Amino acid sequence: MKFEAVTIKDIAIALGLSTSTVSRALRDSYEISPATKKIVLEYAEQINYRPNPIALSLKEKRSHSIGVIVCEIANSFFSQAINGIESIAYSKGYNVIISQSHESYEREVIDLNYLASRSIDGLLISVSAETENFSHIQSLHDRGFPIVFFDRAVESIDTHKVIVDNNKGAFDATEHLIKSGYQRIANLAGSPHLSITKDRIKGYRNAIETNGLHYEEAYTQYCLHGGMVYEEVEKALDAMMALSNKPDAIVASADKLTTNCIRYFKSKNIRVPEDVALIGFSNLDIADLLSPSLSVVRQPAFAMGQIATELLLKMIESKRAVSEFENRVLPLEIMVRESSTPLK
Amino acid sequence: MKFEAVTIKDIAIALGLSTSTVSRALRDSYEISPATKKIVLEYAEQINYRPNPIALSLKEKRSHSIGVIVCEIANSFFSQAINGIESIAYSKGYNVIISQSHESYEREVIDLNYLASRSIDGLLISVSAETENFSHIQSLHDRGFPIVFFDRAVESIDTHKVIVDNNKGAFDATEHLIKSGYQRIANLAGSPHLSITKDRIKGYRNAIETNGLHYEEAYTQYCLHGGMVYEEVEKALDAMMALSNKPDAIVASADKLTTNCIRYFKSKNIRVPEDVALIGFSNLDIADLLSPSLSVVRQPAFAMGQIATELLLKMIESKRAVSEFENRVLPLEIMVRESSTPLK
DNA sequence: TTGAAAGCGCTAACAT
DNA sequence: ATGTTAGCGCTTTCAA
Repeated sequence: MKFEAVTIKDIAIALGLSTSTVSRALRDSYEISPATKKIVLEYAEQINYRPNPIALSLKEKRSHSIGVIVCEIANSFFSQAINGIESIAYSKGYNVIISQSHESYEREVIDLNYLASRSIDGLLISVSAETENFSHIQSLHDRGFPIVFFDRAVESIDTHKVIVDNNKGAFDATEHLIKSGYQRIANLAGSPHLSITKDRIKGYRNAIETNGLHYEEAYTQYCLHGGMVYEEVEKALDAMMALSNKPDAIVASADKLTTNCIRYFKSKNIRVPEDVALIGFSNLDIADLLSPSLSVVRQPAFAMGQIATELLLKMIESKRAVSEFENRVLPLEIMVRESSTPLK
Repeated sequence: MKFEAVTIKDIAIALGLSTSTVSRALRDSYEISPATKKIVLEYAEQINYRPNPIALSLKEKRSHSIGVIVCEIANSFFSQAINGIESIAYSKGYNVIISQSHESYEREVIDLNYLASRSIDGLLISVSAETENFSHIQSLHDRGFPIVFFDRAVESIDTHKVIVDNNKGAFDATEHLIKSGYQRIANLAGSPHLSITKDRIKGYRNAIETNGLHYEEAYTQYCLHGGMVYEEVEKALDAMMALSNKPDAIVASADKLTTNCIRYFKSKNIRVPEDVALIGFSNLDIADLLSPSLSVVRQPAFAMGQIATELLLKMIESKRAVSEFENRVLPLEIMVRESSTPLK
């Protein structure tokens, strides 16, 4: 069935005016007499006239919508970031269209093509864990389409980026474990394709070495799907826990890695922190309700969404092509709880 | 800055054809010679032509987008439902635009007006906890706009609804507590404006009375914001726990109520289930990771999203106005875990 | 102060 | 087999 809305033409016919007069009256143009304006406005109100945004978009070549591609809205970090995005977009009169890649490269490409075919004015993207080839994003960017990366940025593409200091976050988390007396610290890492994974590993390794511990290759295990698939986390942890000098603490480097790590420990009856301590990157808002309560590295998700959106809208609304790009690096927050209780 | 995309006209000019020929060639019309088709297709491919969906929408009076209004995407139930919605919409070539009401009536009205001004072909909505007046939805519905309710439906509006058997879910949860030996069972309820709240209370009360226990007025406490605000949960629980015959078990009737209830117990050092047993409506996917692991009443969120979307698309694509509306009632699943361990 | 007409990108009825 | 044209709803130049 089709929903037939009222158009300017309907008003024009009903009032015996031309469409241009109605249009101008509705936009309160100086050319229209107060009397006519009044008639038009009142009639429009009465029949509940709403301008057709699609017609406007076609005319203005602007949809006043921005697209967002994330892996999963069910991930706390992303839902919080989306709230930040929404808050800014909304206040500036922009609509937000959300797509999920579910960590699939193929899906990301499809989403991107769909969104970019001009139903959006700009794009906020956090790339999928699976994505290795960025030409779909690059080509859009090359054609001048406004894109801002947040959280998971692509190093090789030069545009605005809003990220966190992953290196420092991982360093601090690792050092916190060391200072708490743990010696054999492992790193449950995300997809090796992501720059955030690389940065987190760098920080982790740096903390190990700076504090005079031995860096152990086998203590770092990757999960290609960023923890989305339990089996890959299980495999990674099985490998670590099978080591003769098995870890006494773990840094889990992403939201889903952290929760699936807890799931693993629970299923294997491994006690936290007695058998293995844990600190994980997580924006879960019930991290404090777990037992033991979970020590986390928390991202300023809401703020990241806001800043990314501000940058994007600035780009969209700028008259000429933007060539100076910002690289905003926000601090991470470490919240120490029971899961990384210091050894006596 | 403006992103200038390639149009059919560009192709027509470049190839010395008319726009209609190009249009037809692109849509593989029988009227166009294979040779011309080949030339057009290849050129389009080469310059990466994408049809402008906005122009299409204007022409067809259809945007191939559906709107979704939920209170919070950060709520597990809703993010799972959205995944279901997306899966169907996506496969049928529809785009999904998500708006959040954040449980605010005002915001819901704004979202609705925005979406309905014809940038969407239909709407899936789960009303906000605050909403008491439904005329904004009613008037759209009256004008023939396709709307499907899911989860939180409005009784007075006659359209497709996809809900769960809240009455039975609450009955089963309450009876489970009774059969486990608990005697003083309280109900932490959501917004009194929502029909789901009423149904859950009915089921709860019915279980109490059917099993020969005394129904106690003070054992039911409402939270207007559905648990979104911790303070209201705190106040409700304070009231219950201050009773001389304070409850020995609680049924928490919504996702956020459940988690905030746990937060309350934790802060007051109330042990679960020793001091008070707990079973809550929740779609949290880490309910099993809490300690004690959480007994839940779980909604088939993904399926609800799918079914609601199927109904909506059917309505959108039907030739004539739909007048027979379905009321799909899905079963709830009870998952018993440690938080409602039977009394010895 | 108001109206007529063109144009945004696309499709489709109507010519050739 | 291909081209011309009108029209989707709206804004805006140009004319009156």
